[in-house]
Amino acid sequence: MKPRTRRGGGRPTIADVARLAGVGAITVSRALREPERVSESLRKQIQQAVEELGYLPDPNARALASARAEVFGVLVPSLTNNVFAEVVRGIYDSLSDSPFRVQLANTHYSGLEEERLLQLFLSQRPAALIVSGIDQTEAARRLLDNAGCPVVQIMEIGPDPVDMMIGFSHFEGGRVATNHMIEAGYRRVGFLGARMDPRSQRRLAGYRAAMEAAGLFDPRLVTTTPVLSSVTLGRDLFRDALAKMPSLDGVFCNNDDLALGVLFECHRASIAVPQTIGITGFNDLDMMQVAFPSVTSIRTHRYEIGRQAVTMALAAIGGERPENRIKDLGFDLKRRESTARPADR
Amino acid sequence: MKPRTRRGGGRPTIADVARLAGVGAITVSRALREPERVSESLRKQIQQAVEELGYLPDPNARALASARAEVFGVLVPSLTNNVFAEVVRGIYDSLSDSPFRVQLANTHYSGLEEERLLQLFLSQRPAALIVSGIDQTEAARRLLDNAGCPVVQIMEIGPDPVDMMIGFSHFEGGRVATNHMIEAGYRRVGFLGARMDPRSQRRLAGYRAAMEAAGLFDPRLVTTTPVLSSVTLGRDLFRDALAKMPSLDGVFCNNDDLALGVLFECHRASIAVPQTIGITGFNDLDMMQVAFPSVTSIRTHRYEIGRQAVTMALAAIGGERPENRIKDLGFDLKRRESTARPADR
DNA sequence: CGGAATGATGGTAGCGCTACCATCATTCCG
DNA sequence: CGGAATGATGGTAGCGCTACCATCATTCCG
Repeated sequence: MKPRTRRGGGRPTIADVARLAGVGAITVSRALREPERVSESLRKQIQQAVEELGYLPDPNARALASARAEVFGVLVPSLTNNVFAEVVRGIYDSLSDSPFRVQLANTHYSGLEEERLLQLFLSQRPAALIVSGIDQTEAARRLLDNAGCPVVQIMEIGPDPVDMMIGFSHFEGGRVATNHMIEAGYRRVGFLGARMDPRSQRRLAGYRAAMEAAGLFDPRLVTTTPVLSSVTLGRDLFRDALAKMPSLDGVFCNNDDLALGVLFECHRASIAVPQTIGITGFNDLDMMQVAFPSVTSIRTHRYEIGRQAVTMALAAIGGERPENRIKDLGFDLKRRESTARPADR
Repeated sequence: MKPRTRRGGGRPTIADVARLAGVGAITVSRALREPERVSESLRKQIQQAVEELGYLPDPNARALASARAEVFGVLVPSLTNNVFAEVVRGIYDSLSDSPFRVQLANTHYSGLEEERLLQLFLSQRPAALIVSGIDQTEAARRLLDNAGCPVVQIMEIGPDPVDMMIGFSHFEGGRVATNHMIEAGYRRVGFLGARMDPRSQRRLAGYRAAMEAAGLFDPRLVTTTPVLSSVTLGRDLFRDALAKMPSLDGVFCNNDDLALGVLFECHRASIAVPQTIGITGFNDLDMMQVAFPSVTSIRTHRYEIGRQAVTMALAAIGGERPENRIKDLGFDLKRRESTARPADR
């Protein structure tokens, strides 16, 4: 931690490069940002000077002068959640070779926090914003509408996008998962849900639609909690559900953590899976296919959502508006042992 | 996406606030950064003007003028890894009420990538840097030595810190875990390791030290791969290890993902845990205590490492040098069913 | 009670870039 | 072949802040 002489601290600036290359500062600036607009000979001289001095542009000065920071603002509701970790990884991977940096923040599933962070992000004038979900508060929505940059809403799709959207239907996911269990022969299929954010609510709605269509819905089959999801919680919710309704013969879990908790509890209590209880999860984490028995789940394309959100934003920054502003990446039902009920019954 | 009129785009600036409050711009600047140096009456006027205009300081202009960005640069080797996700969460949580932003990047376990990102970060003049591990390349080490800001190396401890350090000894973790298995009565204890980054190597070294001390070491007990860790991989490594050495009676897994893969494979192959095979993991993810049987693991304090790294950096920014620059947060051995071998044997 | 110390406030210049406009050379084409 | 279009380069000003220094009022104390 050596003290810096007043301001700057001796790092080379664009003026140093210009001097060494024998050109104007603005030409250096151009050579770095729009090389095709500078003659090849000057470009080479400049490149050499840059390397000789180890020059790196100051992103802060750049942002101030151009009224636009080379930053992607990314808002996610959680950082521990595996699902968002993968979305974020997709975003980082897609941006690592670009000049853009990522500004990530955690809303902790709070709309107010989202507003505050949005304000903060906008004070930097980001190049693009990526936000999670479609249930922004009115104030947040207004901020996004006037963001002055491309905005991508991720993880879900719905009507009326701020700008662009990429995700899938959680309602359909819940419906398909539940239908699968009904078709597999389960009748008293419970729903286990933690946290119950808007996406969880939609999965529950899908579950309910499927159960009602089959004439099987019973509100006592639904067990939810606002508590954050965990494997431990899956065990606890399952115990509650069984206590409430001993005739339960299957559970559709809001996510794989819960499903895993149920699976472990079944082992511990010697409940046969899939014979006595069927289990379906959501998200299809890596471990679901290795579990014993392997666990049926809805595979979602998290990493791909992150990647494509960046691609869409990058295109929009480049001035290309996609013909379709809403992209449905869908999901896949992975049928596994945990719902393979013997045909006889 | 409305086009912005040239520069600025109409957002209120510090000059607008100053005008409205009837003070000089510099006084506004001070009222925001060092309120105690401004009289109460002016402070109130300024506060009111700020609110009326919805003024937010431009972080880029701030960084440029003060030659110091309010940014914490954070380098982690992985974003999917649960362990780093929690460290990162600790960092974000500790910083969310401060003026500091987080600049996070993923080195993908590459030293060269770390150098490149460090260069990039330093061009922003961050307020502090948090880097993972103690095995920086020479060039990276040089960059850190001259960073001109507090530097915290996290996750590990060792001699010769760049500046500050917080973590624990992976060697000791490996040794303690292995000793526990030996004491529990296991003799042919295998080591399963994925990725084998420096921290994994040290856990392996700890394992080896314990086995050698007990006269039990055999190189054929060690099964490692450079492949990224996953539950699936745990299963595969375990199968390999068993094929190589059918007399195996326990495994110490480099991390909990692998341990879980082993557990599931034991279920599938009807291998009794802990009777026939004992299992110990590393990190103690939430699910280890819920698993059936519950899995012995080394609990590490990831979230706390993230939090305290920030606390240390913040103190250093404030000019307080800790008397102890190296902080060992230790770890806890969690004994569970997976290594509770019946006493008789 | 008068000079020195202290505290509050403000003006000026500058941080390192890029937007905007100007200039000059070269190419184009009727 | 001459004026217009095009392309390459550069100068100037300004982005929105804060470091540095100056000024003035107030307090302190022998």
